Amino acid sequence: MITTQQSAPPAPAGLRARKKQRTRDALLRAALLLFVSQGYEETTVDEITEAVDVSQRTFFRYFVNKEEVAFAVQTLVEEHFVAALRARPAAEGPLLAMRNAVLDSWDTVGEAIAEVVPVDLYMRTYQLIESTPALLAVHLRRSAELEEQVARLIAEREGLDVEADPRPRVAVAAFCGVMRVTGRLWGRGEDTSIEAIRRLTERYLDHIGGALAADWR
Amino acid sequence: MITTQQSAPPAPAGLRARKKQRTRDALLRAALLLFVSQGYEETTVDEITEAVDVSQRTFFRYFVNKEEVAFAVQTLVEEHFVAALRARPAAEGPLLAMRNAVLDSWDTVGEAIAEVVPVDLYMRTYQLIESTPALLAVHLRRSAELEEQVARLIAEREGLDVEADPRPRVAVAAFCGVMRVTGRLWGRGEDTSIEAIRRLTERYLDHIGGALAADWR
DNA sequence: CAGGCTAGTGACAGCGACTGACACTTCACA
DNA sequence: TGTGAAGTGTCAGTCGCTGTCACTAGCCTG
Repeated sequence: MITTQQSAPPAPAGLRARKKQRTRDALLRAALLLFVSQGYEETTVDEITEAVDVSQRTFFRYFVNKEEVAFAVQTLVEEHFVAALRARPAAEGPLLAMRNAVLDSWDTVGEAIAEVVPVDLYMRTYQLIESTPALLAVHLRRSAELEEQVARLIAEREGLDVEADPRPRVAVAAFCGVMRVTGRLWGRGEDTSIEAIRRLTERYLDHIGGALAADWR
Repeated sequence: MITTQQSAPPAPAGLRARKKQRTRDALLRAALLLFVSQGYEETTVDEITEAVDVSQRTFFRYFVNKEEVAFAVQTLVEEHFVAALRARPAAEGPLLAMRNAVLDSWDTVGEAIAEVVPVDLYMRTYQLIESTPALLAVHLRRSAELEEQVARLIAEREGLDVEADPRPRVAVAAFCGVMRVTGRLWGRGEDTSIEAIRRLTERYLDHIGGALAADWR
């Protein structure tokens, strides 16, 4: 249903490439485990590399900085959503297409995550991102980049020019704003299941019309 | 009309306090000038402190980190907006109140800025924030904090519980999403006047209803 | 107005994130 | 099988940021 792009590397070619993949995976897993167990700021890059037994320099050859490793799985999830959005029929209006794409991707992204790290670890990482100021800041910037990408995609679907017509950006901004609220509430609540975020998403998106009415009373 | 909160310190008490204020102002101005002229990443804290002739340690006693100095004026602007929102009559619906508060504050914030740094310097700083990844990330996190504050304010106006009713957060999220788009476009365009951002704001906010319709065609 | 109090500062040492340079090992491929 | 290059370790160095401590200069009280 959803075309996963560069996820699930089907056993890379040479020995060298496989070794490389293993090192990266080991660094990623070790980093996330340390992050969620003792906190992001409290974890040094040296600790991560000692756990995997490579030099600090090697870490920075795989990840441009300490933050990036925390977002490796998130990248997967975002690619999943974009793919789901592209797959929505052209007949659907912008808001409906985005809504359905989100709900679609929640249905299938679990497996994609599990190929890299345990789903449970991803969810705890997400909560960590939401609660660590330095990571939250980066998360929001990444979301803004995704937002721009989605706006272009929506404009394309509707045959509009993003630069000329404000509606694609406005719609996507409003939509993403709501999505961020649900993400934050999910990370805060106790129920960290994928079903929970799905339900929350539906509930909040259903309110977007009413919330923008002139009068709530 | 708008009650400025802690801006415009009317000549502080003792000599000590005045000296302190002067040091802070000097650091702020020197930092912003260096940032806009040679870039944020390219400016070291040592350069800033050398320009003012204080020790590096002193810089970090006034600003918790290098980022904070870039947002000092932005803080002023945000306080201005919140004050303007509080001043809107209770009869106005949420969206209208936010819209009017933004437009109100654009009318008066210029003077408040000029008391600290030249308005021109502030505008160039804003453009720098938008175009420097590290600063943009912090900017977005700060905006999210402001958003939460505004959501609580709106809920209060409407006599609702933010935690129970999704509409305040949804409305504010959608509204702020649109505001961020205008801010980004303003920072990108050539016309960096306050009138320009005012016009852009009006134009984009007017489209929020249509953008959320089911069908644009 | 002398003398103690303390806020503000400078000097210094140290940590952690990150980078550039270079040498070395090990796989790949002719 | 030998040669090139990819991947890694080591080392030295920069920059943001922090703790500590001594010192100076406004301030306040007797």
